[in-house]
Amino acid sequence: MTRPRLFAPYRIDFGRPPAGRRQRLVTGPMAAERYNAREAEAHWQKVWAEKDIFRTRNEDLRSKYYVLEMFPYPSGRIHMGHVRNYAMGDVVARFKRAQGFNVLHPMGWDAFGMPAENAAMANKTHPAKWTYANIAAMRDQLKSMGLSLDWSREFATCDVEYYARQQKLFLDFLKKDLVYRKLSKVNWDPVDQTVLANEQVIDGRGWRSGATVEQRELTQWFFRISAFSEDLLGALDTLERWPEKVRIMQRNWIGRSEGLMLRFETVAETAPDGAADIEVFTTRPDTLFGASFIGLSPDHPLAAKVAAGNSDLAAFIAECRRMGTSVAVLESAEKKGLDTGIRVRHPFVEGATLPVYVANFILMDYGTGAIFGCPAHDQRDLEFARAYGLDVVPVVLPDGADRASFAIGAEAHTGGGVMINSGFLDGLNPQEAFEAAASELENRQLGGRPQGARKVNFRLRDWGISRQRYWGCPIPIIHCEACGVVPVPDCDLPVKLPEDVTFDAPGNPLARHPAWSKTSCPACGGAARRETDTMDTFVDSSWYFARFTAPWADTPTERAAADAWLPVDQYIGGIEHAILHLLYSRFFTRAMKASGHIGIDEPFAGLFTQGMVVHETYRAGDGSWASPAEVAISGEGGQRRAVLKASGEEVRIGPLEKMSKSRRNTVDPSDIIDSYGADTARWFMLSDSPPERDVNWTEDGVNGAWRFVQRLWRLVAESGEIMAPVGSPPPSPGGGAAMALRKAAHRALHSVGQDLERLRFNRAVAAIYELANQLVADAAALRDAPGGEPDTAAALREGIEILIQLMAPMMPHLAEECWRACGHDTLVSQQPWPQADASLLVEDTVTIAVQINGKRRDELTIARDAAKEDIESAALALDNVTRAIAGKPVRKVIIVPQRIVNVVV
RNA sequence: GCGGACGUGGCGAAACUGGUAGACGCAAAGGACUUAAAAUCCUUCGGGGGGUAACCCCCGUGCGGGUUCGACUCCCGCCGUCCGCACCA
Repeated sequence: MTRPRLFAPYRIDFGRPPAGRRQRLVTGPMAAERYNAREAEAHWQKVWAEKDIFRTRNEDLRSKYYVLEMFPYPSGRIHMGHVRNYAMGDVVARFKRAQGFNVLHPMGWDAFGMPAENAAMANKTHPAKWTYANIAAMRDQLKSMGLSLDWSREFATCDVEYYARQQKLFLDFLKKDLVYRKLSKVNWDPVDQTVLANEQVIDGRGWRSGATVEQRELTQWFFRISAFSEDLLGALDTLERWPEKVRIMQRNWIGRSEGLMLRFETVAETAPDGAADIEVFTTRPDTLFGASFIGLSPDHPLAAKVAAGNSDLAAFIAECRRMGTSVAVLESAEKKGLDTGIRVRHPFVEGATLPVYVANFILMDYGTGAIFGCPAHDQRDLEFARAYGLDVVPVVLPDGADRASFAIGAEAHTGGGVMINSGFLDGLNPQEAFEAAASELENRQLGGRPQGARKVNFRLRDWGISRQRYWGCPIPIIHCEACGVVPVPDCDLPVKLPEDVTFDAPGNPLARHPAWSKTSCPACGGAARRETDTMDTFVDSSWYFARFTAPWADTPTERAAADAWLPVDQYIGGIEHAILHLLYSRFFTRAMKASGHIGIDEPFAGLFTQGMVVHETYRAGDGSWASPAEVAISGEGGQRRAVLKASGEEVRIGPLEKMSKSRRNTVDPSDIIDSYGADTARWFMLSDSPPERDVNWTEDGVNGAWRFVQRLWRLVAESGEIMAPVGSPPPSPGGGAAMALRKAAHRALHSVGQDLERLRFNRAVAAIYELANQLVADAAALRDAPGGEPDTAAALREGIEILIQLMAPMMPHLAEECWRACGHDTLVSQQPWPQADASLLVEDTVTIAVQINGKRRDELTIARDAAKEDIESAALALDNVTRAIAGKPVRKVIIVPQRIVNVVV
């Protein structure tokens, strides 16, 4: 196909930016026309697609680089957060490709989940139809961004080909005992009518519906993530290219604590039959002498047993259950309890017994659901003890405190010190006392077993994955009256979702389907029933990164491909997935290794969490929100005002907030790309703000990016006649403008390379601006030079080509257009990254500051390798220096070569 | 409450391991070009003071101390903003 060449530029029709800008550029001798982003972008996207240059081959023998951005949920439209995320990933992909790596950069869809069912209820469209239509729309949008993706590997998690393999993984995990079923109290979302994981309950509300969560007992499927607690925690230290913040969050989430399992013997006549002892978990066995009660969770079996014959206790337990989840209000909830009448013997104090309470602040699913309370050294126990008049005996005397007068007031002492009131532990510090008490209890027998045992406990709980929904991956299990729970045999996979379902009632459409669940037992052949629960959608996203390495395989992974590509070298996404998605993926990697699907330990070697896209908000007098498109901003003298375009009513300009539908402060990426082009949007998303921080979307900012796009194009277009022809060698070392230009280009090359390597896009942007400014000035000077300067003309070509290559990862379409305009018939997307010439990076002379007593007084330009004595004498000879010294004796001169001179007087 | 991050011009930000604070961009002001506007180009742009001028001086990275020849950077103590976790025994 023919393309307009440099001096046969495009006809301009560039809708927005504002109509008045639709003009020919008439300054400058060359009169280049504006860059038409819309046309150029469509053209280059077509060229890339036709030449299929972003397809990745597993057979390629070059070093691999796997860059992945968190795949989107197909809501129907991309948002600015996607633009930022995918722009970053694409820069990395293009940069690494130019560096010679075999880059894997795939895209897919996190396509199961509630919104599709909600849409089905609202619009009577089938979830599959809705989802695939959304995917088609979003795919088009992503393609308009010019991302260098290998679309041949695309899949959606709702594709049968994908979830069939997920079912296989489920069955394999089951064989490895990494999946199990148990009756458990679950968080029930009454609006979505489904079970939620603990992590999906935020402040007592469903993370998606926002409804107040209730407690129910159901038999649920669980992934045994706790089997890897220790490893998931320990391996965090190996993830050096993860943000410290994320590692800390995961560490806290896993919550390892070392302590002691300890059994207290009950006083027989006070305890129900069979309750010979009560086991607690404690991390403070050193404080045992300060124990004044035992606390049981309201859900503790012993509590239930006692409650059977104690209506007060039964009522109290019921009350606790009601409080249970519904209340994040629990924050300030008072400590409450009820004495069961049971008493236990103190293990160390002969004859002493402690009361056993049921208390509302004790969790059943941590430790044993029972504790011993030491009020003096635990704030919760102290509050409880104060409420019920229990003893508060200090057993740790803080350093520096007076033994005689020390007493516990409103605050428990949780720090260190020395043991007191503690029998054989007296005089030890708490660590020593921990050891001594633990050893003692390990050696003591109670009921034929050691009374104590050291135990490491984790906060991390197993991952409940059962969801009572239709639009998810069916759990491949069959329930048989005779044989019980029977896995679907591999050869019967996949268990496909039925298509004929209804959404006109709440609850699970699968469960009420008339025929789907009816089947025969694979073991006995008798009538049986399919599991109607589907998997949590977090399961889908826990292994997609592995599937991309061989999405065509009829097994979950192709082992060789997975091992060759993984781990992902650079994973990029939002901080909101710091715990759930990333922890689940780490679990899946281990489980897939255990079941032979993968050979690695950690899925993501490098993680980057990008900031949000924020925008100011506009609110009218009646409290309604206005969208950026609806308001006009005027800015007289720094006082910005916003009025509604339609009515002229003034609206209040509110603070920056994450773009959201509720505040209506969103900007549609498609609008931006249609009017400014993808390159402008990408460039703006990468400029200014550091990528891990929030970026403020502003009209001015986009306009600035758009102006720069035009400026670059103008530079290239207008330099066509004055720069040296294609293939001209750069001038050999010398002096003058040509060398200065070469140095500037190579310096930029060097620093942009470093910045991209470290994902510091905003710095790379600044360096590119700087080089462009330099080139524009040099091009202008060259144009004015009579007869031209051959060296400068050659240096200009080198500089411009470097500039084009530096911008190519961020503004790929413009870069192609410029590359072509420079006379190349290759694609810049396929050019190797240029090498900076080290000899051009060092200057012969350096300018260093000269300080007197640490205040800068002058600067000194001197040979780079000047001797200290020469620097000193040159510095002391400076006018400003002699004046500032004013005859005072010089006490000391500090010289750091190439950095600074400091004269101390 | 616990844990973490961050406070630099009007704004987004730079500043490599302690070495010229404010690169680069946005906004703003002035000027050139234009019948005019847009676009483009040039200049100024942390605060205060002095000088006809080239320039010079003082203050300045949330606040108060400290270490150092020298601190945005390190240490101690505050204040503020944001984000996690939240009865985990």
